[in-house]
Amino acid sequence: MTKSLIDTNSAISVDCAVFGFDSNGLKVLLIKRRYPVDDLSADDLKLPGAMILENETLQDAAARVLKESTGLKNIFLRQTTIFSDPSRVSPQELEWICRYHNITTRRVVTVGYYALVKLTPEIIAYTRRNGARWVDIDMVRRLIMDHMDILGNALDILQKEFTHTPIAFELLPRKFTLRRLQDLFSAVLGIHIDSGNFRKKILASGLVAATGEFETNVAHKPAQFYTFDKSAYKKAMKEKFKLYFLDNWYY
Amino acid sequence: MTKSLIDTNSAISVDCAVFGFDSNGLKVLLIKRRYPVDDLSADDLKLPGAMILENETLQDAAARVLKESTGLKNIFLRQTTIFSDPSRVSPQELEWICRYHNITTRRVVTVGYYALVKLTPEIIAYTRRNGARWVDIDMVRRLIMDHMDILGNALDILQKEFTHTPIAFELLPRKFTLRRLQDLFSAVLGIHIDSGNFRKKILASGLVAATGEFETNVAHKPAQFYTFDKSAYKKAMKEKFKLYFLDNWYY
DNA sequence: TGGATATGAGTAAATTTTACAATAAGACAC
DNA sequence: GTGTCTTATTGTAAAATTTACTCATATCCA
Repeated sequence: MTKSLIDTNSAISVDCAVFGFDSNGLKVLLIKRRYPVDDLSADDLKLPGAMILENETLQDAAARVLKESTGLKNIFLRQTTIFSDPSRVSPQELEWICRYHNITTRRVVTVGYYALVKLTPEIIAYTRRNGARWVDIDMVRRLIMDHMDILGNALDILQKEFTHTPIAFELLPRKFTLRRLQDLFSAVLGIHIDSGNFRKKILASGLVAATGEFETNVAHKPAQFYTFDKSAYKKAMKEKFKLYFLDNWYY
Repeated sequence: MTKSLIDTNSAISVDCAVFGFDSNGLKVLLIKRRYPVDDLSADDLKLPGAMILENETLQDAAARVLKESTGLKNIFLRQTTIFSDPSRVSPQELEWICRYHNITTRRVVTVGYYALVKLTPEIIAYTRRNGARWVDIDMVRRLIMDHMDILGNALDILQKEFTHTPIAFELLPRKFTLRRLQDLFSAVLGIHIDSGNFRKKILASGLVAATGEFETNVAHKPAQFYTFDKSAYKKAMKEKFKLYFLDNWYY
């Protein structure tokens, strides 16, 4: 029987890659490290995160982080991967963590989450007041500890999910143009998309409904606004089961 | 700043859903609970698992579990989901865990893994000596704690991955007939597959190579053996990027 | 030798994808 | 108002893929 090498003094944290989409592309929410010690600068950027509390699930903890950093409840939130490398937190960082949180722990294992937020002026104002920043996904240079890995992993998973489930709509306002949806896919997947064919595919899916409303004050033919038809999606989920083996082996 | 409600006395465990495939279909490896206490029967079935050690990553811990339960190294192993509900372990179960492992902990958070094993007579013999059993996936009735959830989640993820990545081959011997591969897809996805079309698709993918060897002693036209061409897969990965939006929204 | 059974090749129709062309509708400059 | 610019939206023909079958083949077994 294994003796006391078993680790019973781990703290578990959650770190959230919060994504938003605006006219400039895909953004991620970053905050600054607070309560610096020694060489660790207060300007270092990180993903929003928290330690889990004694009577909390990870999902709860992640939701709490989201509430604090964006002011929003009921955000789309999914677990990604656990980062458990014993050396992911340097002794110095561990000291900072223990001091900051007023705890004693030998190790911090973190669970990655990603969240999708509909960017609105209110959210942007809220996050700004909080000292958080929406950073263009291509512009993220350095994050503390292994947060760059956590973000990269979240992005990989986001891409994969984007093609399998209708999560794109979580990043758009309730009413959106098909061009906007196309740009979103294009930004997230990093590919060019033919708008005629995209439109056909999306409309054929029956998952979006025309509103009859149109853009105004645009220097071109105004596009119609559409909404995501959640009930149609649920219905389709039940009925269809499409086999798609090798199509996607090359991912 | 949050006070000491932060949980620094969690133990972290891994639980592995180990899948195998034989002529009767998809199997999962189950073991019996050892060192029972009170009402907790030694006959209760569970997934193989372990507590993580102080200097171990989760992946290491899962690999260790696999080594112990199957004797194999270098098994295909993937993280699934973390189960962190504070009440996932009843007080009684917690007592059992603490006593069994000789530790003190307030809570056990577990990380699910799934593993894919090529079933061979040696493996079967090894696991049998270990008191483990390969149970038909449809025949699993009850497992301890939330192991049923962990298994179900692993199975969901297995199905999804099966259609996106060539993990099927991890469950087959090096040389296999296309019929065997078809039966595997059929078993895992729970669908009927047309063999003519399946063959065409698989061969067109270029991911399997004919060996020139054939079955013997079968009461029908002998089928050829094929092998998985890993290099072709890697090559295809680099070159191709197939966009497949809505095909798979209905999953 | 004939029957049973699964392999493996093939095929035609239906469907989907792809790569474009063409038209439409507003804003804006003049 | 007229012409231009820009994107929306519709359409279409060729190419590729999927689907539902048919048929000849190779082995074992009675």
